[in-house]
Amino acid sequence: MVTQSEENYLKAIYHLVKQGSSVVSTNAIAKKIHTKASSVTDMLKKLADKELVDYKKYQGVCLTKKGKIIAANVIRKHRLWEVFLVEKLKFSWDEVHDIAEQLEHIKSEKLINEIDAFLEFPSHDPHGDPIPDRHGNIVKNNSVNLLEIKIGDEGVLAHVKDSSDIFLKYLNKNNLALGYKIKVIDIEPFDSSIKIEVKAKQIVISKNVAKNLFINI
Amino acid sequence: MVTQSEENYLKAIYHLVKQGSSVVSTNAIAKKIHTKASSVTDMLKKLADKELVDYKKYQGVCLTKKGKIIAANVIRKHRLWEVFLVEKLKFSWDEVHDIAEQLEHIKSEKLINEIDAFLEFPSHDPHGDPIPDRHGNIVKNNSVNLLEIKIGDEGVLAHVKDSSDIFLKYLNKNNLALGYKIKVIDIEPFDSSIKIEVKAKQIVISKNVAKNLFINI
DNA sequence: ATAGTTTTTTAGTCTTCCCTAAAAAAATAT
DNA sequence: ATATTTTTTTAGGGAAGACTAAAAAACTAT
Ligand SMILES: [Mn+2]
Ligand SMILES: [Mn+2]
Ligand SMILES: [Mn+2]
Ligand SMILES: [Mn+2]
Repeated sequence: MVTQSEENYLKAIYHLVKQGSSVVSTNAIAKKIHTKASSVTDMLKKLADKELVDYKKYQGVCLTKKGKIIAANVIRKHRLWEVFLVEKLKFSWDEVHDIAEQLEHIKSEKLINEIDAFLEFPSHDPHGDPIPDRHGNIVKNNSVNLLEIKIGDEGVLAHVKDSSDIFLKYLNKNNLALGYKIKVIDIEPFDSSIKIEVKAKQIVISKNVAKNLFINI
Repeated sequence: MVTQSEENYLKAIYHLVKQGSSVVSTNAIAKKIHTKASSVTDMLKKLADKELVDYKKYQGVCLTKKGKIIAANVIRKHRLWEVFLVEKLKFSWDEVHDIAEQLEHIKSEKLINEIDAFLEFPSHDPHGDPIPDRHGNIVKNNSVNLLEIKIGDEGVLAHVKDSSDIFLKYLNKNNLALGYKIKVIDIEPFDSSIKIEVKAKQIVISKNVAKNLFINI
């Protein structure tokens, strides 16, 4: 049996590996799940005993095949529940993350597969993140970050990296939603802020915002 | 904050009070949630500190107003999730209890109220148990037990007391489902077994089965 | 009323998951 | 290369929630 806490650690490691190096540091995990490095070390030993992570003292950690499957399954549940909340219960995309953090730990294969079918097998969650299939396979997003494109380029907003309600509320306020066409009008060299056009209106977004937006060209 | 374990104790006390005396014994709780009496005593002290139960040593325990509201809310969630699983995800009534045991602990007022609306405010769960409203109010079932009626009486199966999958599978096998009309054909004085007619077929059910079936006359 | 039985509580432990403080190892700077 | 800083691990401990065994209280039966 994998506990809720273990699932959270596996998920954190999965996400950290995905967006960085092949091995994850104790401190990075501690920061990610708001705990202390010593707690992380404790847990890594336990996960290593269960052969869910490869861990050698001072060397960082990564998931085993078994650990990766469990993590992907938790992420699958998280994202499917988010779709359910938005599509069926009329939640807004900035309200779903915390509830999904709870629902992702419900244990029932049948339940999550029925939810999947009920939602007609969605490919992405409300934030544009791909949903792993029941074997843990996940499609790669080939959307590009707004910081990496040049003036005149345009595309459709496909993915937001930060799913915090504060960031999503900012997007709501500025009329930015998945599926909207975005055109880069100007890039300010001084602070990398970007002027974009969305729905016939022009707005300026900071580098910090742009870094979290991804479009399909 | 009320923990998952505390919620389970409150729910157990709620159910035991409902079907018996005004005060519940340590042993009864222990049996109900498959734990030991000493664990129950520990927990009762904690719940008393939080003013969720009235507890005096050796005197049994009952819920305070606060405790009753929390318990009713957990039961509300349990039953609404059961309806969701059966009505929306095509689960059978014998598959939902264990999953609802997990889902009943998800914390989000909005979530459960949206589920309620999504299901169009059901009054009863798949086993005929009434669903408390958001304030903890619950309608009384006025269905009568099959053991309490006489030959020739008839009514509609409205409620099953035992929700275990083994009992529900027995009912499936014998073509007994909520809403079906039942007529008492004969009562055997020796063992209180009852011959009933359902859907134009006659079957004999034991006293043990009859004790768990309730009909609206 | 007293002895025996059952129920309940207490005392002491265990596991999980978290923490702080100190020690050890690794990385960085001079 | 050595000193300093940062990261990681170890040591020790706390709260929650379970357990066993023993003591205490409450019932039951004669
Ligand atoms: Mn999320
Ligand atoms: Mn998401
Ligand atoms: Mn149930
Ligand atoms: Mn039920």
